[in-house]
Amino acid sequence: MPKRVDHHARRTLIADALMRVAADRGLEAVSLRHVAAEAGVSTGMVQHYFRTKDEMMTFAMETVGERTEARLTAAVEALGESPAPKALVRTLLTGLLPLDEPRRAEGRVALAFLAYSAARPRVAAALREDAAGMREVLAGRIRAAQDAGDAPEELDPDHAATALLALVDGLGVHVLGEHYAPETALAVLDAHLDTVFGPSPH
Amino acid sequence: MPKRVDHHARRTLIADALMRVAADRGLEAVSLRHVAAEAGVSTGMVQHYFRTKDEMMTFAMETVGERTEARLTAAVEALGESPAPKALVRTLLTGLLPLDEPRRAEGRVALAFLAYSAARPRVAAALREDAAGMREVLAGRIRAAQDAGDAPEELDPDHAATALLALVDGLGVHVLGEHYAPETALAVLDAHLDTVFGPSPH
DNA sequence: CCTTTTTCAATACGACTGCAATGTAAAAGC
DNA sequence: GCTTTTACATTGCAGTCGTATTGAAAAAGG
Repeated sequence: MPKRVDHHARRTLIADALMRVAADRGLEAVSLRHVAAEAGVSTGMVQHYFRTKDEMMTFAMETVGERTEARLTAAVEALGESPAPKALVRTLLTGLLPLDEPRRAEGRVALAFLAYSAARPRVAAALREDAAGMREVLAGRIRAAQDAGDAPEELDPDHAATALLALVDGLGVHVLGEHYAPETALAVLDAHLDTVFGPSPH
Repeated sequence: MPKRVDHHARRTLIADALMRVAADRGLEAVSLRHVAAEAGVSTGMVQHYFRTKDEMMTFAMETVGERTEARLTAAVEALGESPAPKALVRTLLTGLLPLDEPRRAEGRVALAFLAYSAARPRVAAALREDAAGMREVLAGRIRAAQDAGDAPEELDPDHAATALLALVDGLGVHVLGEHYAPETALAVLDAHLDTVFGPSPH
């Protein structure tokens, strides 16, 4: 058994357990022992694949990021080629919202990591890059819509992209806190999208 | 010395130390001993004023909430009586943004508490109420602006209020993560306010 | 004055933490 | 077949955690 093991698979197995613990008991309940127990393995094995707890946490966070990205690209590809800017933007943004239960869990983990990253510059840098990339894409689509005459010219694309991302992040946090239903968040987002791209033909 | 002590003063003294620890070492660094050391008192004294750690955390969170509220009402009163809806809304929202260093610290604490509350229903309920109150005020001002003909009639005041609060929360999180400068957040907020209340006469 | 109450300080306790060290079994390489 | 490497499991350690306990000093109430 020893030699032939898929390292990445083991690491994601552990990361998944970590996320389950974090999602329903909070990030401060994440310890080597709890994660190991949740994964059904020994703490020794966890130590074998992650030399430190911080390494484990970082990997888990990266996993969340990669999955989100994969989900987004899949949703975008499902739109077919050269979709309308508004449809693409809406797909990207709704993909960030915690609309169903598994995504709520992921959202809680992401929120915990967000707070965790406040005192960890290296972790924060990764989040910053992801967000910057997303803003660039959004701004690009807004520019495209402007060129096509589908968005008001006086709109600053960078500002509008920043607003969109901040809006969904804020909506996501509020939905996680159960301030209102996911449907409300969707409605609010759609209303805002209409102000950027013009009203939809229903 | 013993009998005559201002309990509330002692508790806020400790809560302030807690916030300092949380702001620059993260919430998981908040322990009775660390907080006591930061406050320059013994852990016994902390225990005297808070029977449990959770009680201490809850008090600190309430303190952040009360201070924010006090700051907001003071800023609103500085506007004089019957200010324009847009001015009032802008004052309220910019008051929630972490624009200077002390507010950044408070923001980091609030963010940590937000994640903390995800696994604590009671704490989450308090946040929910605060946010609901804020949304009501915002929606009310938007309605007033509509009645005065200063905001588009087709706007749903509740949705618009929800969007505004989500936007500032999102912007605040991004500013805390140093995704962009506070000035950018302000500019984005102002641009959005213009779409709700119409452009300002500079 | 003397008792009682409040305010704190010091310490001890058991549980838990991250991590290192050690041991063991099994497969790969020669 | 023998050595080496990989993959774990177990255990131990030093430290931190929240909290309970104990005790002392000091002021208020009688």
